[in-house]
Amino acid sequence: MRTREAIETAAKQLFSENGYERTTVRDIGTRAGIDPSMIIRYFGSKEALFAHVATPDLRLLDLNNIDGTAIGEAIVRHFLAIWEGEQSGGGMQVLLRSAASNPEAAERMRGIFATQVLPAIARVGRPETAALRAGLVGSQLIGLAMTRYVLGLPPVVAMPVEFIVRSIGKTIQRYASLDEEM
Amino acid sequence: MRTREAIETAAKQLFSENGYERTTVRDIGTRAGIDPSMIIRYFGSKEALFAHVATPDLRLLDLNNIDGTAIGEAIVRHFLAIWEGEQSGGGMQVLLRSAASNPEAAERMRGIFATQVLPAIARVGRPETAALRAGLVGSQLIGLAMTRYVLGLPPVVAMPVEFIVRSIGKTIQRYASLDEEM
DNA sequence: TAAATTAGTCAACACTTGTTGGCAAAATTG
DNA sequence: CAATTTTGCCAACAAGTGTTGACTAATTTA
Repeated sequence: MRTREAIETAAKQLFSENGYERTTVRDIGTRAGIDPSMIIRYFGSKEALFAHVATPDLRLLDLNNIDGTAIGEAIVRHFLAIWEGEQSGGGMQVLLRSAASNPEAAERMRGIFATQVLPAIARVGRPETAALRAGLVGSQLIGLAMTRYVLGLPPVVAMPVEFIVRSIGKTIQRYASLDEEM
Repeated sequence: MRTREAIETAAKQLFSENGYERTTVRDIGTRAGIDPSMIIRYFGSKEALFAHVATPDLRLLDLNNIDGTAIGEAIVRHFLAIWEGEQSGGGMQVLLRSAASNPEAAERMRGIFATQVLPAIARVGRPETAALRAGLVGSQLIGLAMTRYVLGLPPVVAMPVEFIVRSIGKTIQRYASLDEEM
């Protein structure tokens, strides 16, 4: 039961750093300190291992008791905490790194959006506009993650957390409560 | 001289759809209607072909005569036109699709940001804050491109151009002239 | 302790990858 | 027309891919 976890953490690390295609089963085996064949025996296939490891939980329901007027900064702060937290965002980086060139990862990404982001946004404002507002929120959050954690644009990497919370939080706030200007 | 162009367009298409790693030299050859070996003879290597094809031009200098109070919507409209225009954004999609899992593509992406986005933003506002403001602008624009053209989040794909121009344009406008609230 | 199950390694498989060299056909040049 | 260069295809290469089966060592169970 110790090797199973070793494989999981090695896979998470390598998928996060290099994406699905550039990560080889042999690399994972080497980092986990076991034979590559064990990976297949434990998880069935490389794809199954990826699916098992790329299941992030944004825990947006933690924001249930925040009132609508301060939801913007709260979302951004929460989002940054997840990404900077334990094991590279609990699978978020694994997913985003691969989603651009791996159709299954992209599908999973759309699933995360539909089941985790959209419902959280639907809690505030008019339900009919929830998809649009969630789409805008998603575009800004994914852009933040891409530039800061995946592409590593120098100015975005260098930004202090509190600066991001303020500047981008204001944007999210406006997107989430866009009804007033529609 | 006809095959060279056939290879270029086939490569652009396939790199745009599948990214660098999932696109094979044999696939390109098949779509271009020639033998895979010709690709190496014309461009030297798969990497060199990618580099040759992934050189987008955002043409942000076209926005020189827009005054600072309407730069936000202008940038978004321009950005969308490039992406939706001929051959999938003139290399932008090729680059973004691969940049998440290919280090060289990511480096190229940072180059585009440094040489094309940053100078355009530096034209308005205080020069010392240009990097920060450009970083924010970049995060929103890349997020828009990712969600609409790469990941294909349904609500973002469905948004009419004019809606995007208005809602995201306002954000870009604020980011570009952020000096006033710092 | 004996039997049965689990954990692990090793070598090899079938396949795909980018790339190369040789050779025929076509086009260009003199 | 003859000579030469260009254009193209074919077959094969060396290396790397995910995956499998056989076989040993360790561990758990009875």
